[in-house]
Amino acid sequence: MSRPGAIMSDNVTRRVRTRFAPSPTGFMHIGNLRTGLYAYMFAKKNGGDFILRIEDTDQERYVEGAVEKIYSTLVKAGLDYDEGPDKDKGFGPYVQSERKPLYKEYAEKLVELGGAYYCFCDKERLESLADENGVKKYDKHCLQLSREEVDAKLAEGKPYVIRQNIPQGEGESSYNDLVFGDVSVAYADMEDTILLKSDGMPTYNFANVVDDHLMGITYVIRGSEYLSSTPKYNLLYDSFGWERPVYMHLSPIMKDATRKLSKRFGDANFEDFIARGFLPQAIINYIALLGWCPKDNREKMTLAEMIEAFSTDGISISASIFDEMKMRWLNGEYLKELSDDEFYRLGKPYFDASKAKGYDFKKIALLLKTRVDILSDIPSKVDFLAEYSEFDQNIYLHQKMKVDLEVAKKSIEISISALENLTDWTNQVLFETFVAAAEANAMKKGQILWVVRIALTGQLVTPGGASEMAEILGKAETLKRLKFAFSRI
RNA sequence: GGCCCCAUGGUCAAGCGGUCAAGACAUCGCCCUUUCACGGCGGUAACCCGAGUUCGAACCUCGGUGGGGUCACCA
Repeated sequence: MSRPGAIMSDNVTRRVRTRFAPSPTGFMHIGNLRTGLYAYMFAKKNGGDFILRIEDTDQERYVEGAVEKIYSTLVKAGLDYDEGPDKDKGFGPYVQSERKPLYKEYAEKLVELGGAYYCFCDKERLESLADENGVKKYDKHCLQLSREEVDAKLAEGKPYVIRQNIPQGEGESSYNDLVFGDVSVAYADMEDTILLKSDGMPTYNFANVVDDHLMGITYVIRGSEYLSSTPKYNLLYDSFGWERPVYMHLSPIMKDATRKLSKRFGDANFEDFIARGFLPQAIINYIALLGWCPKDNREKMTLAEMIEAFSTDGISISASIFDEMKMRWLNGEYLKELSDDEFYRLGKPYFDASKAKGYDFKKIALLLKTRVDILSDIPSKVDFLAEYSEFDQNIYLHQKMKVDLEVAKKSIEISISALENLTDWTNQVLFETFVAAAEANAMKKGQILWVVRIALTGQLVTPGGASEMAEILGKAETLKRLKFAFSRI
C-alpha cells in the first residue's frame, strides 16, 4: 500500500469542493457528523466550498423532521455550509428527490454510451440466481436484448430498471485513496448493480456520481463502507467521460471492538449529547480527534485551530472506539474555561431540574464549575441540599487524619458551639471560625473540616468544603443538620 | 463463502529502517503550609503470531490469526 501525502498545491487544478450528504433517516449520528466535520475542515483548509446535499432517494426510510435536525446540528456544530438546499449557488436543487428528472436523463445517456442497459427481469428470476451463499449476482441477462426488443418492452410499459454495465473479462478498476492508498477491485468481482429503480428514482450508486459531478465536487469524503464500491463508481465517471474526483474514506467509529457505533446505540447522536450537557465545541473537538491527530499532538483546539492544523496524513486508517470518558474530560475542560456567568446561564436548566429549591444557585455554580464534567451532573451534585437524612456513619472515618467516630462526634460538638453565636455567615469567617475552634480544642483543622463537611451533606464527595457548604445551607439549616448528625453518632 | 480494508497500553493515539516506543483519557500513589474539587508530580500498562529482507524491523515483504466493510430496486 502506498501512503499518499497531503494535497500538493499543484494537484489542485479545480477549486476544492467537498460535500456532506446525509440521508434524512433520523437523528444525527456521531460518526456521520465526523464525516461532515472532516469534509468541512478539508474544504476550509484548502480555501474551498463545503456543500450540503440531502440524499432522500429512499422514501421508505424518510423520517419526518430529520432534515430540520440536520440543519440545526450543523448550525450548533459551527459547520456552516457554503451551499445547500436553502443556499443555492447555481448547482441546485440540493435535495435529491427534487432532481429526479435529471437522473433518468443521465441514465438514458449512459445507456447510449454503453455504460448501462435496461433490465426487465422480474423478482422471481432474480431470486433464482442465488448461489450457495445466497449471493445473487446478476448475470447480464438483459444485456443480450436487442435495441428493438428493449424498445418494444418499453412501449409495452413493462417495468424496468437500468443497470450499470461492468466490463467483462480480465481487468480491474483502481484508484488512490487519500487515506487508504491504492485500492483495486477486479471487474469479475463487481456486479451490474441497479442505477435507476423501477420507480424512476436513482440508487445511491448512481445519484452520488451524477450529483457529485454536476455539483463540481472534487473531493469525495465519506465512510469506508464505500471503499470497495468506489472502483465501480469510477467506471461510471469513465463511461460518461467525466473527471474522477479524489476520494478520502474514513474508518468507522466503533462502540466496542467488534460493533460499529450504530443508530441503535441511543447515546451516539449529537442532540442527545447536547441534551446531556455536552458543549457543541467539545463534541466537535472530541470527534475530530477520533481518527485524526494534528502534527503537534494538540488535543484541545477550536474549530479554527483544527482547520489550520488539518491534514490528511494525520487521519488514521483503522477504526476507533468511541470513549465517552474522554469526551467528558474534554467537556469539563471547556466548562472550566467558561466565565462564571456563562456557566451559570448554561447550567440554569439543570439547577432548575434539581430537587433543591430556593438556594442561591449563582453562588453554587461558582463551586460546581470545576466539579462537573457535563452539565447534567449538576442535579446530583446539589440534591443533598433538599435531601438530607440518615447516612452511613463509616464515611466519617479517615485514617490519615485520625478521624474515628469519637473524634467526629467531638468535632461536631465543637462546631455547634462555635457557630451558634456567629452572626457573620460568610465563607471566609466560617472557615476562620472552624480553624480557631480546632486550635482552641487542640484538634487538627482537617479533622473539623472533614467531619463538618460530611455531617452537613451526608456525602463523601461534595461540591465544596465545610465552610462553603455551611454558607450555602445558611445558619439555621447548618445548625439543624449538625445537631441531627451529632445525635446519630 | 468471494472480494476490499485494518491490526502500538483498557481507550484515543505519536512513530515513516537505528527511540530507554511520545502524549492524552482512564487507573493507582504522592503533593497542594493537613476539608471536597481544581492544580502539580510520579507509577502501572502496548508494537497480534510466524517466516523473510536487512548490520539492524513496531515500521518493508509474504503467510497465518483476529477484526471490520461489502456482495439490496438502503444509503
